[in-house]
Amino acid sequence: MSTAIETTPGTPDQVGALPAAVACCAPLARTPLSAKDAQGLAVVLKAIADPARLRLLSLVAARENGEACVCDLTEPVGLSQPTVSHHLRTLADAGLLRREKRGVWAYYSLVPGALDEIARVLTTAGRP
Amino acid sequence: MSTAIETTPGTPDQVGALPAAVACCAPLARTPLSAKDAQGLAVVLKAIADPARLRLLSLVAARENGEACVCDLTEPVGLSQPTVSHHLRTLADAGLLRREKRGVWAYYSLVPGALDEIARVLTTAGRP
DNA sequence: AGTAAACATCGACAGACGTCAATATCTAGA
DNA sequence: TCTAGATATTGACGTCTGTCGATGTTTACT
Repeated sequence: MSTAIETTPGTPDQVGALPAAVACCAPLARTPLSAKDAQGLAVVLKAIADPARLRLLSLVAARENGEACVCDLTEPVGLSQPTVSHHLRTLADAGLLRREKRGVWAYYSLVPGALDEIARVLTTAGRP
Repeated sequence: MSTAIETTPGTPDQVGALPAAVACCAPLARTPLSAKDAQGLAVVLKAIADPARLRLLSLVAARENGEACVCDLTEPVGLSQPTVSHHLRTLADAGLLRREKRGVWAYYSLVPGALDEIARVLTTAGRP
């Protein structure tokens, strides 16, 4: 009851929550992370630091059209529907997945560049 | 009492624990992760999915000589010495940091390529 | 030997997390 | 309007995790 954000039907809604900025800072090994940046990065990393969510991300990404509905994912990962739904929400809240509702189905797809942003921060540019 | 692994003094010891293979698999977005690969990747990602540990990694990496002792790190992150020591052990167990004891000091440094391996798996090669 | 310093380990505690069954909400079609 | 199906939310549960203070261990120096 009383969800803050009202989503007008037809609008591709971004799940009513914090997009938890994936982009943040210079590569880890370049300069010491500020406490704030570390906190933000950790939120996103926590989102992908789970076997189930990693597989969900992978399953979605590896699709032909780059999207999948919950019903497609529930069986491959071997978890209950509520659990899968919960994980997808976590990933969407972290800004890694986008959600689009079409009819009865909810289609999830990668947010372009999100995973690459994380990769960029982790890459040790010059340091051996 | 009776630690399994005996470290001969002088030998740069890898901390007596599981190196938790950082390298694992094809990029996430290429092919669906197996349950086993997802599990392994998650272990490593959990290790870096913490603000304190991210800052520790960053502090170590950004050093001139690429190494730092616990005493150098305890103050910048604002945590107790036991806690810092614990985090460093976590990172070393995950195969991200190497530990070398010299005299009374324990010097930690990045395992070359470890972070880049993670970055590689996360990078979406062809997928937009 | 005795002492001081650096680091690791232990034990404890609060809080966060992953999971499920039950239930609610929404949509399409009859 | 009623029904069936897809997804989201809720409540509960056991487990894992980050943190600390106290204590143990190792090394160097006097």
